[in-house]
Amino acid sequence: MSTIKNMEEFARLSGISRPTVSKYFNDPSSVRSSTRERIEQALEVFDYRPNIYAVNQNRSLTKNVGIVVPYLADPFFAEIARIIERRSIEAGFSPILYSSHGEQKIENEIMEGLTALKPAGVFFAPLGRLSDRRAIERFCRDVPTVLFDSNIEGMGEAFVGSDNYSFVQLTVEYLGRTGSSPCFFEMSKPVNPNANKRRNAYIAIMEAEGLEPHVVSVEGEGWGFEEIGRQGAHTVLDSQSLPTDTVLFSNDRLAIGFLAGCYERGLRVGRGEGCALRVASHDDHPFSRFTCPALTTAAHQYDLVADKCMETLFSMIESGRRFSARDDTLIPAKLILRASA
Amino acid sequence: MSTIKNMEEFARLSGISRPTVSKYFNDPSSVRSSTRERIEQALEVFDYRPNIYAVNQNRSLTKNVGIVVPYLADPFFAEIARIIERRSIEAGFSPILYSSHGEQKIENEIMEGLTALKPAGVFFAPLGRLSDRRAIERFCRDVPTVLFDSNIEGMGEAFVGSDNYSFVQLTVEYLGRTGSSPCFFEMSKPVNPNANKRRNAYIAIMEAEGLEPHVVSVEGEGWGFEEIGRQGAHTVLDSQSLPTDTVLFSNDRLAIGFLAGCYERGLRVGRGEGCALRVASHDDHPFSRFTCPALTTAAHQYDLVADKCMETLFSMIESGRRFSARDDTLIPAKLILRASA
DNA sequence: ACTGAATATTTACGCGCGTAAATAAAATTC
DNA sequence: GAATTTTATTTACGCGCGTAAATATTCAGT
Repeated sequence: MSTIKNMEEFARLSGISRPTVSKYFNDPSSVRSSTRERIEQALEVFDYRPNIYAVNQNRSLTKNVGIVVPYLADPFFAEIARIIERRSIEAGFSPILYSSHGEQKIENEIMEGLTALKPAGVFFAPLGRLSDRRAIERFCRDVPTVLFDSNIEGMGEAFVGSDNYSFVQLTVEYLGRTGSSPCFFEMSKPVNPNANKRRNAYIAIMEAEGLEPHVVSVEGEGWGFEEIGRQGAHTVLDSQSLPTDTVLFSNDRLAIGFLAGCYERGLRVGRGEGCALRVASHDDHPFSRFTCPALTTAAHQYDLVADKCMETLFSMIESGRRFSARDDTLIPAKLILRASA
Repeated sequence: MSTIKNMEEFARLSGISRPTVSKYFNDPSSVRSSTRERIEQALEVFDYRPNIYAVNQNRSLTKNVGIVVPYLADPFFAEIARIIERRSIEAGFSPILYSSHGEQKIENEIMEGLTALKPAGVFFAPLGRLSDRRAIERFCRDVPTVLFDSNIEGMGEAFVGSDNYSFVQLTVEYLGRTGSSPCFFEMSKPVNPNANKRRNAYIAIMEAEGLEPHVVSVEGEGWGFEEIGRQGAHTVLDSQSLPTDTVLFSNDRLAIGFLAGCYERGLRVGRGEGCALRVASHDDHPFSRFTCPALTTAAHQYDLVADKCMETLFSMIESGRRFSARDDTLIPAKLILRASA
């Protein structure tokens, strides 16, 4: 009944030597079936499990993976982290999740802790603009790392991200085909490099079509995107500075705020009768189907991103260590049509 | 330039004995100022940090705290976890965050890992109905634990949660004072014990006022509350089974979905002219101010909850171990008036 | 029952660090 | 400058476990 505290004690109680017990936990099939049964019987009586951290200290290859996201309170990251976490568990790994909370200092501390843990690999979505490049470089030297979401050139063994051009192409094409072409709404100081890529893609796509791009850039910094979008709505609608009746947002969270702003002003959004504006966006944020109206958006293929992350890291782990060349994968978007455009 | 891998090496390179270096990291003020300077100089050159997990293995009192929430993709938990995490860092602890993803198996694995880590303490929001009581009981015996959000009688050293009665009282009182009294909207199989407490509080408060309580219970299970709320809206509005024009929701996520459903039907919600329904709710979910209309709700005092959690655990850690009696704290709500009611 | 192969046990060391005791060196006191 | 106090070094052990080498035991096949 009393809790067993180490393998020594468990081995004694189950009448088997400690090294054999150790072998069992490493790979149950590596011991004779009769001893395996004896161990498993004892396991049910005493329910002992080896201490993960002591195990990792001595093993070269551990079964832990780290997951680092820049801001977990953002449901987008919560969602992608959730999927990667589940996939890791299914693959027999023990994931540990960290959030940088938008701060460089915390991101650095996470990397330190993770280095000490000696994980088999790390899925790392860096802060981006705010990241400490030197720290990340050192970290990636010590730990096999797959970057995701936000790329940092040349770091890590691979990058799995979104094909921002595809995201914007889908939405711009759709909006142009079904009405007037959109202006592009963004915040002036985006934290994430994807924002810049999307703006540039928008400009390139519009120009390729022979259309004039209009970028609407509102004030705002930090991670409170919705409020920035809401205030932006009032600003641009007060000043009537919106160049078109169709607005494409850099990301859903801005659009969610913008829609709230429009509702406050009694402005109808959508593609139906009596609608003053059409609104579309990017990310397929978990809440974008519950906005009013529901948001037309270019969706991340969460599953594909997560799968590719896992696949990349695992092929790295199994087939002798690091990659020779950095392996970049960009996953295209899927257009989700809803009521907002 | 090359990375130092252990304290031995660092001690040699900085010309100081390892035990002294160890003392320094335990408490920099415990060594003579001249040696402290020498260590700190060497630190800048070699930037070495002790391995956290090796440290924890040997120390009785560690500086790590665990945070466990049932479902991190729920922004409510993301938010409360974020605040507790930040507070812990400010207090000099290293928090590690875990999400059970709504599954008992994962919750149990988290507890195992946490036991091995020997944290100074754990802030634990259990799954509730789905928790493995025996596993939690054993965990709480091994690790100083403060339960939060969801109470499990008799477990852990303390519980910090919401005063559900206060939540419901605020909303029911407000709605009754400014219009008709509400019916109570909930899902039939709530995962969280707070839901039951809120329903019972609603019934008790209505009856105390001599009013007849109406509970509207919609089908639905799991963590997809918004969708349950949205479908619930269509169901009850189709069948015209809503007993009142004022609806109080068990929690904001249900209300968010319900509002989306109302919008889809062109039904205006709010307290103004031409509004068919008033809607209010509980939790002050991070998104509740961006719904259409913005949601009137009883807010958690996140800061107070986090502060109380920290305070409780720290007084436990400092003042010789465990509490004699279990210390329950219920934090009252704050009414947030917005456009929906 | 005998032989060779497969598996277990014993013994011993290492991981990166905390920590205690005995000893040596440095700083403080008068 | 000698005696006393403070701090550092040396040495050694422990944490919970992986792992290697030598030895002992068990198993399968004939």
